[in-house]
Amino acid sequence: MDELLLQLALGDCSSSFNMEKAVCNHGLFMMSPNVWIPSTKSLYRPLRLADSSHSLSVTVSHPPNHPFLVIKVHGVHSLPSADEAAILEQVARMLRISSKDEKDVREFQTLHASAKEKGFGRIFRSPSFFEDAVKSILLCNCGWKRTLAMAQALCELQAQMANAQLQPMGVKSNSNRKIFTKRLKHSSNSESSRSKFDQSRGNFPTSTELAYLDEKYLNKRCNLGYRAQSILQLARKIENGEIEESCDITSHDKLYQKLMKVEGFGPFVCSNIMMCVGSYKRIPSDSETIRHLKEVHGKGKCSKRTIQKDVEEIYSKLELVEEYEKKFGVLSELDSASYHLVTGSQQSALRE
DNA sequence: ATGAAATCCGATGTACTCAA
DNA sequence: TTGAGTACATCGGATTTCAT
Repeated sequence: MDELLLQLALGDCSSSFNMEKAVCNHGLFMMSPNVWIPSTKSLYRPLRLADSSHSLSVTVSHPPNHPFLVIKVHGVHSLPSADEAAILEQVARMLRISSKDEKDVREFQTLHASAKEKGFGRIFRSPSFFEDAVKSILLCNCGWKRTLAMAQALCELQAQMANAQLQPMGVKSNSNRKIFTKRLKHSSNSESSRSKFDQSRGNFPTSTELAYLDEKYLNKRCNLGYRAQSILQLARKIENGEIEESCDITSHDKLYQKLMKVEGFGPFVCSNIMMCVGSYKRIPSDSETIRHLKEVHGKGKCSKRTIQKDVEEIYSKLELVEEYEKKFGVLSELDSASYHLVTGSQQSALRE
């Protein structure tokens, strides 16, 4: 089997970087197509090439005491430099390897000494803004099990699109969308056009891939409910340039406002996305956060309103991970089959 | 104008009935 | 006892409605 090894220099981050802490601190690492391999402390998933339509699977790991990450690219023995750059860029985004990220982590840990002790602060994210945004919606109005199922369904859908090699170019009108969707439906069992890229596992879909789909089909196929509409709205807004990720801090408020305008995007989802982008101004607090404060801190009165202004909340985020680990063992060593159990409130978890 | 409370959504879970 | 079938409750952000 062909393999290509790449290196990503840690630079400023080399002293503080811890692979396990950088990945297993957020539910995102359990969601498809991410696969965490506890035994080797490495992360496996497909990443996009420079053309962003093809993907290759990679395994990212950190050899102890080395100032760089090793990225094993599967299925090829060499790549054009543009593709190598694209892969490195995505890995850097996921694990927050940049001077700016390192600065953020240090600032945060100065504020909270306990975070520094625990090595908490480098919050895991996706290789793309779109994936972060969609996964944030998947967290809403449903249990954790369903969140995982929806993410997986989206990846399986992407695999099918990639294997069928359907070209979505120039199908922006409604009627063409239907035709495209129809072709996709009929492609389900065709093994015909397998390219040199192994697309069988499926990557997370891009905004381009989703924008051309019929809403009803997307909903039915991935069991998304009302989220299908929200996701498509977002995908189309990104496609026509209305919304774009910006690293510029001054435009963060604007991005937040734009996200709030998408139907189905409320404060929780948008704050969550902003945190991924690198703006920690607003703290996403969900029912799990509230439950945590109630149970662990005995704050019976705690509700949606009292929680938002409390700076203490930041602490509770840290503690939430610790509490889970008390219940389920160290998250990074958890078997992927048990991911759906990880929540404090669900009955299925308590029965164990 | 503020913010509390009711309602929405669809999958999932629970309690109960009835037939074989 | 087992299974199918039904009705109803639950979940939890988002959104709308309503009261102050």
